[in-house]
Amino acid sequence: MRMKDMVRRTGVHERLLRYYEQQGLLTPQRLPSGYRVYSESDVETVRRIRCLLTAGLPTALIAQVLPCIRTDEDRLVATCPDLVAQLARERERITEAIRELQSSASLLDTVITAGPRPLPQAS
DNA sequence: CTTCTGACA
DNA sequence: TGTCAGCA
Repeated sequence: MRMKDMVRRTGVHERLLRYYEQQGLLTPQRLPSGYRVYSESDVETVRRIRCLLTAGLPTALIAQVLPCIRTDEDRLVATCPDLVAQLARERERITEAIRELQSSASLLDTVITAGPRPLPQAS
């Protein structure tokens, strides 16, 4: 299928499909005309990409993950051992990101709770 | 008319 | 990531 159908099948904007390809996440075949030809597996790949993206993984890592992943019972499962280790590290980064966000939230809370306090006017 | 690449008031 | 231009 070509671009138009792929957009309809995946619900992903044409612009994004090209972007994923630039990032090496998708490699559709090409017609001699240069037109992209997507396969059924590409549709699945896009679903995975969106899943991984919403999980917060950087596109660079997703590029490595895609070839080492399988879909089982509508669940993503790793087929490479080293991949699991790398994802575990990513998981740690997320945990750390949450800590920092909570720190920011707390800081804002103190300011919000204090409420507005005009500076005392100098006489 | 559809898709492609490259670029950015 | 939208969007527009200029091609094929």
